[in-house]
Amino acid sequence: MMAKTKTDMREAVMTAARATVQSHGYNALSFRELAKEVGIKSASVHYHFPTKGDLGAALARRYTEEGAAYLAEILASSEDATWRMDRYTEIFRSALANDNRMCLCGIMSAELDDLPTEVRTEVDKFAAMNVGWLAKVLSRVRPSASDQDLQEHAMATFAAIEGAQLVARGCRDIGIYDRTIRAYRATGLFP
Amino acid sequence: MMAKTKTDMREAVMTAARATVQSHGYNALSFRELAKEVGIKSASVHYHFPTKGDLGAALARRYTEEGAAYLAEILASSEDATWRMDRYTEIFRSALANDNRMCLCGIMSAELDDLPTEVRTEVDKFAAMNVGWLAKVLSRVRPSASDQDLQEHAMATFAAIEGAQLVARGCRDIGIYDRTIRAYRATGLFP
DNA sequence: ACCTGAACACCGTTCAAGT
DNA sequence: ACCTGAACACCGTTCAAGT
Repeated sequence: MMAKTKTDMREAVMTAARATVQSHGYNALSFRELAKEVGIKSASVHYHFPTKGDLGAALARRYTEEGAAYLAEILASSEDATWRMDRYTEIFRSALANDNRMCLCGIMSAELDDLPTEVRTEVDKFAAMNVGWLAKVLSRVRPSASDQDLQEHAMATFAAIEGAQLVARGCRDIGIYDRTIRAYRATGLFP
Repeated sequence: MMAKTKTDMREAVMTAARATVQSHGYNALSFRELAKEVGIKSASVHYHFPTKGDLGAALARRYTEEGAAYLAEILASSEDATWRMDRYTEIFRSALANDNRMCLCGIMSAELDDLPTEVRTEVDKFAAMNVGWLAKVLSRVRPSASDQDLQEHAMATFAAIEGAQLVARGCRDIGIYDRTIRAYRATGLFP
């Protein structure tokens, strides 16, 4: 039997689309441009993703899935909270290092009012997934804290890191991200 | 002599455009839509603002000017750092309270790669203006800190607050903003 | 000085038609 | 099952023309 050499167009479209969104946002996604990149016509892209909202939601869903898998690995690798937070902040750093890109869901949050509801739902799930993970990490450091307090602290940590990425990106200066994360830690916002 | 009753179209366009950007971002700005709102044709909008970049830059420039004026008032009104930070965080809160809007320059940062250079320049100036102000406020609380440290601390504070706004907006829940700001203060990130 | 209509190359989406 | 061309109503921009 032959190996499956045939390019999976659906996958090719998603890969190209994800890069565009992380660099330019959801609004900048163009079916015609995408079609050109993968070598089909724009009407054919609609065969795989009936609307732009379907494509956006699929992107966000996969982004959350992949993120959750990686975060689970981090949890399994070490119990040290500082090490875990090092890995976590590195994720957002590497997006900036990679051509000044942003967290897919962070950039989509900014475009919120333009997003179809399917996409919004997935963006919400990404934030919830991250906050849940952070609360787990923080609970090791603050074993006596209430669930409510941990949730708030985790939300604040997530927001602070997203903000550091947003501002550093705006200034096109990854050093700003590094210094901001250091300042967060110096004040004790997270381990 | 008659009062100047004639509507200043340039001003009308800017007012409508600013509301659109804070709600939907720079990409969502449409000259045709804007023209409809103020009662002229889209070609006439181009008379006042030759390109969309000119309009975006004019919006950001004025936003920074108005912000700087308000922040100067806060500085003049009281020397209390906590009171000053209360007023500062309130600014970002009121954007959310006003129809889930965002900081004009925060939302533009997310769209950075789509922005013409004139607009980017103005977005940078807004961030620098805010960080400068915050450094001044923080210097009262940390009189022995170096300029370098104050600048980093101010940048971290700015990024954290922008992030709180971004995430709360993404979740369409102003309570998240309030709780996040409270958590920042609980850890001592700012007064 | 300010506004307009018409044209240009773009966009997402639909649909009947091809293989 | 997957792709296409043609059409639709949108977009920013340009420009010659009006007052």
